[in-house]
Amino acid sequence: MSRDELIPCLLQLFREYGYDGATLSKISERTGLGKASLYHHFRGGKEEMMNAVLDYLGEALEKYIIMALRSKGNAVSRFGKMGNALSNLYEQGEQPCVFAVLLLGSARDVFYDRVRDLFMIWITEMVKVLREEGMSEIEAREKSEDVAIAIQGSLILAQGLGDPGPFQRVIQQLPDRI
Amino acid sequence: MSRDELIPCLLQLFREYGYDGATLSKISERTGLGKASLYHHFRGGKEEMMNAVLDYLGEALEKYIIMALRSKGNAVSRFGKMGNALSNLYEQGEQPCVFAVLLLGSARDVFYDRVRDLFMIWITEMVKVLREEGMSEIEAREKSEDVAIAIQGSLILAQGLGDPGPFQRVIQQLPDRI
DNA sequence: TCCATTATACCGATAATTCGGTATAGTGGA
DNA sequence: TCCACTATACCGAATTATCGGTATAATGGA
Repeated sequence: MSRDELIPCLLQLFREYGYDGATLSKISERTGLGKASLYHHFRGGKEEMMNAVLDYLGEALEKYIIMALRSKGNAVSRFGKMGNALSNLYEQGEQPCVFAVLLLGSARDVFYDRVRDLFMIWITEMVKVLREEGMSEIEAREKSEDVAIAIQGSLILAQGLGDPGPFQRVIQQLPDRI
Repeated sequence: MSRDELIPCLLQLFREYGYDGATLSKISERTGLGKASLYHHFRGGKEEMMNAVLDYLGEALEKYIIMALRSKGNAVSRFGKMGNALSNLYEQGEQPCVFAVLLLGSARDVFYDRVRDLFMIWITEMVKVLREEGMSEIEAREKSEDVAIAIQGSLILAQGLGDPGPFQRVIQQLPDRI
């Protein structure tokens, strides 16, 4: 099992248990690798594992979310495509967001800069699209933040109610929001 | 120091570090009580501490949020009052939500039922208000969920950007939302 | 033969929890 | 009034389990 193959598995574990809760024992059990094998792939231990997951998510952000926002078409169409991409990444609302997991755990300080960067990249890219549509800087920023808020909030509510419905509805209504 | 005086301190610790991250050592240090003394007040250990915090938050929900939603006036005014109450509870967006903290940590399963109940009580109460205003069941439910989503999402974004602005804006615009 | 990979066994640190006991402030009967 | 007794609050130290992490050796393909 290569490092690259391990990362989706790590992502899943961090989503399920959080950073503290995803112990090396659980990781070892789930991946089928002994601790030494895990340290062979991630010399920096758990912190490097999470950083690898964040690399992976940063690439996914570029490849799917930013790509959708830069596709041709008007803002409504682009945001629609972004919605599809988000729906895939969060498995139709069944999965929580690792960024939120990190922000609400004890390791916040360790990963805070990276998480903030990823949030800002995402929002900045949405602002660009809305600016192109002739929207004012302030309005574009506000609308973009509202989209981020709706995504994050609906993922929390989906977890809290044990029902991905709220997330799916937010995704569906995403074009109306702008 | 009585049990009741300890609870706000515990709430703060769980908000800062999450359930796993709020270790007995940290709790002992912050409260100034030895670990054994903490077990004197909370025989069930950390789990009982969190349950006491959830009791406390359940009472706050009744006393401030539900109270505001049942005050006299129209829906807009009631939601405005709820916004003020929420703003107080989350300290103008500086504090994260313990429910979200629990949902995104390893202790989710232990507290899931209680958290879900609290979410549902809150949303149900909002639905009631909007129904009284003549809104259809479906629309009232959707609007209420949207409010919950906006609150939760803005708290996440506030943490992620290191700026309570998004939360404050959501609170301000809460009346427009209905 | 070499080297990437994996497994076994282990380590120090720290987690949650419990033990045995102290200090203080009532309480109720002689 | 006195004093044996009880309840409450607290603590230092020990206990047990598990944490993240490592040292060393076996494996197995190029």
